[in-house]
Amino acid sequence: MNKRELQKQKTRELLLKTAKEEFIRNGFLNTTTAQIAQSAGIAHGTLFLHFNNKNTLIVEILDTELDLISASIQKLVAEAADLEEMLILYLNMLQDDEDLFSVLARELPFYPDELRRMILFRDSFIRSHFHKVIKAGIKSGKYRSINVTSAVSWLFGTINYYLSLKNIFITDGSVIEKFKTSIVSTFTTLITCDQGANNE
Amino acid sequence: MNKRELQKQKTRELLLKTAKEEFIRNGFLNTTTAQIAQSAGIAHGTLFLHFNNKNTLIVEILDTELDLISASIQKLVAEAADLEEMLILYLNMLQDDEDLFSVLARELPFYPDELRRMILFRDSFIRSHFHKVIKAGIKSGKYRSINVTSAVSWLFGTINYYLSLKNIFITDGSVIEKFKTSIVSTFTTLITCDQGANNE
Amino acid sequence: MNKRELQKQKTRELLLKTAKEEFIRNGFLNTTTAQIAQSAGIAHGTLFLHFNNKNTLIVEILDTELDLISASIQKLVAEAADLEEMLILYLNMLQDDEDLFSVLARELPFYPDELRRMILFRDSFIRSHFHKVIKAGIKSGKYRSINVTSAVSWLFGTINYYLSLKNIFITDGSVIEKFKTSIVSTFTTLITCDQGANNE
Amino acid sequence: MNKRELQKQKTRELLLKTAKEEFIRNGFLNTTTAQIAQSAGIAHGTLFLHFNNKNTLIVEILDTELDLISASIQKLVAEAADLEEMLILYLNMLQDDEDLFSVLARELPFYPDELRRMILFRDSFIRSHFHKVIKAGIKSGKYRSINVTSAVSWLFGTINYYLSLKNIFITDGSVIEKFKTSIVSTFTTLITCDQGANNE
DNA sequence: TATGAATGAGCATTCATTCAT
DNA sequence: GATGAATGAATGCTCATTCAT
Repeated sequence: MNKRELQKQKTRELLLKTAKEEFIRNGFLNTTTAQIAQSAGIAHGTLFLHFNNKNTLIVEILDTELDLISASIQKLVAEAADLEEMLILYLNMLQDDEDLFSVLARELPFYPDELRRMILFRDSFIRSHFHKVIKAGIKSGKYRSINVTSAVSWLFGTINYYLSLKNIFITDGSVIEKFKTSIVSTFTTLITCDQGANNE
Repeated sequence: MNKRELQKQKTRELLLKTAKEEFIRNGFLNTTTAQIAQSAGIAHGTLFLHFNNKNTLIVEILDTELDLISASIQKLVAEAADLEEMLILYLNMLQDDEDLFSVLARELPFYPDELRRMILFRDSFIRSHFHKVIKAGIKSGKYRSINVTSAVSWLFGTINYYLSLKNIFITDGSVIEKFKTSIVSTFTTLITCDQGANNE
Repeated sequence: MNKRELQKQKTRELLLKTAKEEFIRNGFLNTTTAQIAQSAGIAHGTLFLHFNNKNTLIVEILDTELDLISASIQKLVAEAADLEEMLILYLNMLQDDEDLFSVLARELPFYPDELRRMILFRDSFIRSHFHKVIKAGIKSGKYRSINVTSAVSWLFGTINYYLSLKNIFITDGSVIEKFKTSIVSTFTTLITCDQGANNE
Repeated sequence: MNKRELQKQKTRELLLKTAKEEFIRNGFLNTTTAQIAQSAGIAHGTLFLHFNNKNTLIVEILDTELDLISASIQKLVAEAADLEEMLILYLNMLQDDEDLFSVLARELPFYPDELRRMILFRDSFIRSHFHKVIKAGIKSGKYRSINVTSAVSWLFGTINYYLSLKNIFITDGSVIEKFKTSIVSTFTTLITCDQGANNE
């Protein structure tokens, strides 16, 4: 790679990094190409030299970002002992990058097909782990015999719901923080056998 | 009603019908008032004679739907119908206008603050019906003693989740149709006391 | 005059009265024909039956209004003993109808020629009285020998200035009230011979 | 400055020049941004590349004028020139752009709050120069001990009065020209101690 | 390769006036 | 004579994309 190509590569990476920051702050739909270019300190036109259009940009940015998320999730799955702990760890991870996850939850339906598929694929990975743990719990008599797929959909649907409407539920701070306890306790309550039944 | 009032009523209804079609086709955010007027074959300015602004247009469309749903559910509540019946009715009504509700679920986070508040306010009426019935069921020992607000949030969060990602879950037909049975059975299972516990 | 003509006359007068009220409240430029019609409780279109256009309306309204003002001024002139008292009375009169005079001061340059001439004619009437009194005062050695026309222009220019920028100087209450003392004392000071000179 | 910066500068100046012409011809309120762009032969959107909004356009035009005036007056103040000289200079400069200042005087009460504030803020700089000189003159016994703020308000109120009613006072030529002598002599007379008083 | 000035279609809303009823 | 529904031109501003430098 000669000097010129090297420079081009550098500019490209700068753009990706800056765009990601802006994307997390305001969402991609509400970020203008001019804004990204300015934040990166490069000319507006240069952006279109590296990416054909705004859409291409978002696909490439999130591609990288999603890899990082995948890694976090994998680590989480490896560390967690039981369902409750796993759920707490998962919620903590979401909370750590809540702004990003909130944007994703909100904007997902508007992303280009390819990108949406990628995001949902990552989602399904962590989902499957919850699925496994619950299934095992049912077998061992710890959990009530419910439809596991539905239960998991419920969990993720609800989390997604809170994330996407974050601005409505809170004005400042973290939605996950606010509802974490409620989510965890409600989900475990719903999934766990009644006390009376267990005592016998 | 004389000829003129009739004509006005007709224009108004034509506008509502056309607007709903356009909203379903392109979403509320990507539909322009000029587009609606043109599709309806009336002057652009005339639209604002019938509706103060673009926002009230969608609020009125939604009001019609939600009033119907609310009334039907209220009737069931009065007849002491059970939760399952209510939930099925609600899902059926959502399914009847699934395309519209899907657009709303997707776009809600991007609506102007005031519009979002109005839509959520209307939504909360229906929510309150479910809240009441579950609360009564807990009191009578029929349902497990869970946090009612959380449970309802879960129900609506999940439905919202399916609606907003409709395009991903299915390519053709109705998401509600597809997941209705699962939603109903899971929710009732989760909320109902375990058989073993009751028998003791 | 038959019944129909009577009715027409009545509607016409109602329109004039209502328009005047709206005019005082918001200025004519910021009053819409629809607003006037609604306030009067008649149909929007009816307004154009009585007045060819918005401009005609304002001319006719102010014509009547200005007659009332003229009468007030004439009374004031007859009652006042000396310059200071006359000025105070004049300012009091302005204060009593400050909203109207404020609108006139602001909008005058935008009125149709004919109307502007009428308003300025009334203005010149009260002006001439101040002129006379000052001139007499100079002759009698009470006032400094200044250019009377200029002095009067100064007085009216300043008052006009305060009235037209009323919204800037105060947010609530009366500008005239606020600056009355200052206007009177400054004007009399400026016009009256220095103490030193008099004492000698 | 390279070719591009030169071109940008040229476009900017063309816009300012064109806008000023249009503002003088039709007033600021009745000039549209599209009109200015078309007159200048550039794209409508380009206007907003150079000026954030319509308001800043007039503020910048005015800034150029007022800076010139303020600088000239400041120079006179530094040279210990007297009030009369300053006033004449000021009036001459107003006369040079009388058409623009006339529009401003007339329309000011109808400008949006923020714009009005900005214009008045700039105006107050020039006012403060006069204030200072008069205050100094009073201290040195040259001027009568009057309320300085009121006196300055009087001066500017009167000038504003002539400017805003320019069309009424004259049909052709300059109002300032016509009343300059009168304004200057009256103001100095009013402000200066009586001869008799000083001589004693 | 990089720049950034220029483009121009797009949008919600207002309001004096008209005209069929 | 009165009505009021309908008209449609007009307006400030945004932003992805292009292209001359």
